[in-house]
This record gives sequence, C-alpha cells and structure tokens, in this order.
Amino acid sequence: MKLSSKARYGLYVAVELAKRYEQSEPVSVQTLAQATGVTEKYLEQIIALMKKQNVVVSLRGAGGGYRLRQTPEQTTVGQVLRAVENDLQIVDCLHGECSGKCNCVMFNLWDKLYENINSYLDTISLKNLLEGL
Amino acid sequence: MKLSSKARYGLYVAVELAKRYEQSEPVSVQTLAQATGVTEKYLEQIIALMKKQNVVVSLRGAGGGYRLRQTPEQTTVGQVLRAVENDLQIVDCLHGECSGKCNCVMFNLWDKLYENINSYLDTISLKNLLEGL
DNA sequence: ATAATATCCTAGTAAAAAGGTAGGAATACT
DNA sequence: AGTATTCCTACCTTTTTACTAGGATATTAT
Repeated sequence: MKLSSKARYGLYVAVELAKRYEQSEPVSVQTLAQATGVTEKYLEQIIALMKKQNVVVSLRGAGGGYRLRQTPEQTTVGQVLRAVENDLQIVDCLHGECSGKCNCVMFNLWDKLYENINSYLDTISLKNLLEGL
Repeated sequence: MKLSSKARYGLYVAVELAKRYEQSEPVSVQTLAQATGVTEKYLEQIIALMKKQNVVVSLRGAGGGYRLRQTPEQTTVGQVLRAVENDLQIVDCLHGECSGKCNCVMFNLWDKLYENINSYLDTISLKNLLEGL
C-alpha cells in the first residue's frame, strides 16, 4: 500500500511540467532529470507511461520534449498516478477473473475503497498542488 | 498500492472471528486455517500482528485460540488493515525523517490522502462487512 | 505427572516486484 | 550532415513478499 517511486517521480515530473506550462517550448527529459534529481533513463520510462495515457504529449527531435496535454487546472493527480502506478488497483479480483478465488464478502469493500481513493485524487489538480493544496 | 496477501488474509480472519463472536469459546488457528484455506503457520504470523495491535486477544493452551477484543460493531476494517499491513503509510516521509529528501509540495497531498483512506476504512465495521456492506 | 492441544517466537528461503542501468534505433531541427 | 532529442526494449540488482519450518512455552484434561 506504499506508493512506488514511479508514482512519486511521475507526479514530481507532472508538477515540473505544470510550472512550465505557460512557456511555449517543450521540456526535455534532461531538464526534468536535473529538476528532480532522477536519472534521465529512468525518467524516460516513467514519462512514457504518462504519454501512453495521454497525460503528456511529446515532440521528438532537437528542441523537443514534453508538455502537459491539458492545463494544470485540468490535469489531476489521479490522472497522473493512474498512468504511472501500473495498478492503483488494490486487489486483483476487481478487474480480473474473480472466479471463486476471492471471497466476495470483501469485493464491495475493495470496490468502494478504490472508488473513494480515486475520486479524491481527481479532485486535486496540479494547480492545486502548486498552490500548496 | 496493491493490498498484500497479509491484508486480505488478515481481514478474512477478522471476519471469521466476527462470525463466531457470540460463541463463548475462542477460535483456534487450525479452525481459521480451514475456514480461510491458508496454512496455519502463515496465519499464525498474521494473527500475531493483529494481537500486537490489540485487535484480537489470545488464550493459550489446550482449548485456547483467538477472539476479537471488541465487538464486530466496534472493530473496524481500518484497525485490522493497519495492524496487518506493516505500513498503510503510502510514503515514507509522512512519519519518518523527511530532512530535505522529499519535496514537500506533495507532503500535504500524501498526508491528506492517508487521512482520507483511513477515515473511510474506519467507518466500516466487521459487522457492516458481514451484512454485505 | 503426563500427554495433548494450543499459542508464541524466530530463522530461513524461493519467487516476484521494484528500482534502476544500458544500448541503440528513429526522428526532427539547425 | 550533425546534433539533440524521444522511443523501444533487454537486462540486472536489490528489496519485499509470501511462505515454510522447527521448536519453545503455556494451559487444560486425564
């Protein structure tokens, strides 16, 4: 139930991108690596996950880099964490085959807990974070 | 961010104890192992964690076993999970030394998320679970 | 007493997941 | 052409998880 480093770094990156959202140029991994203190190679992988979920968009080639797809107001912490944390899923049976393996007294519990966490995380935007919540 | 097997089994055990709360005899690990399908030796360890946090009480010797310390109404899912999941803590800096290592834009976020999850889990009692939530 | 039934305590181990490193191909700007 | 950048994927090391196992200790029943 601990957040992974991917989750922390991913959100960190998102915050950095939010800070620079106004500027026209995209932000390179190199820059992000310096800002966050994480290696470029590792950040690349993390950002790739965010791209896959359309949290960020990329521009290749020299002068390229990444931008948030939506504004810092529109981008939520939930979006970022779901993209990066391969499952924020709590327990397998929620979206897998639950054929008798799990005791479903608890199914409702996990389901509602999951919903609870996510709806909370979606109320918080990157802008909120920048402003100190 | 996925729940461990300890958490699932621990809650499962707690539910079994809740079912048998009315009966006067304590429930042995053997019985619980049969009910849950988990080995005795592994359950022992899990239950030990619950005992340490006073979720359950034990009676040693022949005819001994475990009981919930409080009623199924009073015992919450949060109590069980916190006892068993060594940290439901989400992120280290919350209760550790956060000397500059974490970037505290996010401190508030983790803190509030943690609080959010726990207060939710504490609204649900074992009795609620038994009744289908 | 002694045997039987339990909890309690601790060490070890195999498999999986996390966290990170590395190399190089593809793409776009100058 | 050359350089800066993303993109793709394979590999490795460390930590954590999920268990297994052995035996000590306590309580009850005979």
